[in-house]
Amino acid sequence: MAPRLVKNGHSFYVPVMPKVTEEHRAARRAQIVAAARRCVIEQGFHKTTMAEVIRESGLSAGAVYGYFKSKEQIVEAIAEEALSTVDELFGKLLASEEPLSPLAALEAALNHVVSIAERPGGDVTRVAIQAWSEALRNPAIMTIAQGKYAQVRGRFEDVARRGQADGTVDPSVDPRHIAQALFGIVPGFLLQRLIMGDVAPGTYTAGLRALLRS
Amino acid sequence: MAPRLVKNGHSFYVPVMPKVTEEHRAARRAQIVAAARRCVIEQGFHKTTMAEVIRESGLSAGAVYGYFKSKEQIVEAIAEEALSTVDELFGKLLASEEPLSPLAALEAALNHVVSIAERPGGDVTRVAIQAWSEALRNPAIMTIAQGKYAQVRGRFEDVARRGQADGTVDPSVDPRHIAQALFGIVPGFLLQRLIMGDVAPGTYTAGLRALLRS
DNA sequence: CTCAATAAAGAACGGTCATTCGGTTTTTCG
DNA sequence: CGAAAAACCGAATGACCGTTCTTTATTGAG
Repeated sequence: MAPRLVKNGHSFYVPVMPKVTEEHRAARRAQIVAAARRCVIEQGFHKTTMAEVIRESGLSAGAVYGYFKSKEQIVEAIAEEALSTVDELFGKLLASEEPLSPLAALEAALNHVVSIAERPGGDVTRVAIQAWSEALRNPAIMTIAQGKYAQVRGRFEDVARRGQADGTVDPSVDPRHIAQALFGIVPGFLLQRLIMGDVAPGTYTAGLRALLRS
Repeated sequence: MAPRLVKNGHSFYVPVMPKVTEEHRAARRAQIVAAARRCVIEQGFHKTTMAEVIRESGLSAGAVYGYFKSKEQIVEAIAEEALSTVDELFGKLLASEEPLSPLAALEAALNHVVSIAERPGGDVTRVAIQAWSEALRNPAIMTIAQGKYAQVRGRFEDVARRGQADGTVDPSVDPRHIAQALFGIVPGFLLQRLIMGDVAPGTYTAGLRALLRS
């Protein structure tokens, strides 16, 4: 519902804004996204039909299409949401504990994955996996994924640099490569959690630590 | 085309086998799978239409449906193929080099990922990511994924046990957890390779090794 | 070579689904 | 309160797509 140009009493064309409050529109939008998220978690992006999203949202087709131009836009909104959740952690994490070892940051990240997976509103990590898949053929989602994950890797890079300054991490290795390795552990954990269902942050990092001695 | 029971000249019902050789049928099947794989790599499971697979295979609708009962069966065949490729490596790897450290096995696995990604016939790792996504809502693919990945993890577990026997790996840690951690590094590498496009096995494992000192 | 049965072909069908659009309700503002 | 515009509704639409089915070609046996 883009503002349209209409003639006012002074014979000027002015933009006409929505009649409802911006909060109302935001709430409706969130309502649609939440409904769509539930559908996507159960059925995936492609098997989810607009009819289901519409029913689940409690709105009508016309209303939903007043907020999103197409199904693809809803999918993008959900994908972005899912791809953003990993980074949430770092705001709190990096601010608080001053001496933060890379492995401690990683364990915090894995714990964060579990906590967002168990959040009410549905396991968003399921959406993340679908977003990876979708990114391969949807340039918009690919761009979102690249941006979000570059950001997370930047966070890990900071942690690596800090470790090198502390002397706890080999300073001769490019911190970007350390960040790649650190970040890359998260998808493997997340995937095994959903497919195999037998991993836990504590034992996972323990297994990792045992390796470092080889 | 299952063999049917027909009455022969001796009044017995016997199975009637296809008129063409079994090799011919296998070749045709492979032809269809290869065509479908190309389509799926470009467009994904869901955006790939049977019309495209049919055109790409050079066959007709009737012919294709003589080899696969449905699109879903083709998808399953491709997913299984993609989920199997990671394990290919271990047959050669575990047989040859006797002293095999876990990190060496991992680096070999990452190199293997790159080599299968560059194989002619298309980057199968793209299909693997889609298979993960699909497994979340398709029980058949979920079962395949669980089986294949349990197998790969079993291989890594053997390697971990060997390392513990050698004294190069902490023997107090459950080798299953070490296997989880080792295996879990592969998806993260594969994902970053496709999404970020800036990882390489050598520097990746170097980044990992730098961590182990913290 | 002839016959019978399989294999392949491809046009047609039926169902599904995203989206639209004309009508109705609700909201805001003078 | 009354008018005008936005917000909402939901049945209708038209494109797309997996699958089938009838017809034709090919194969191998006798």
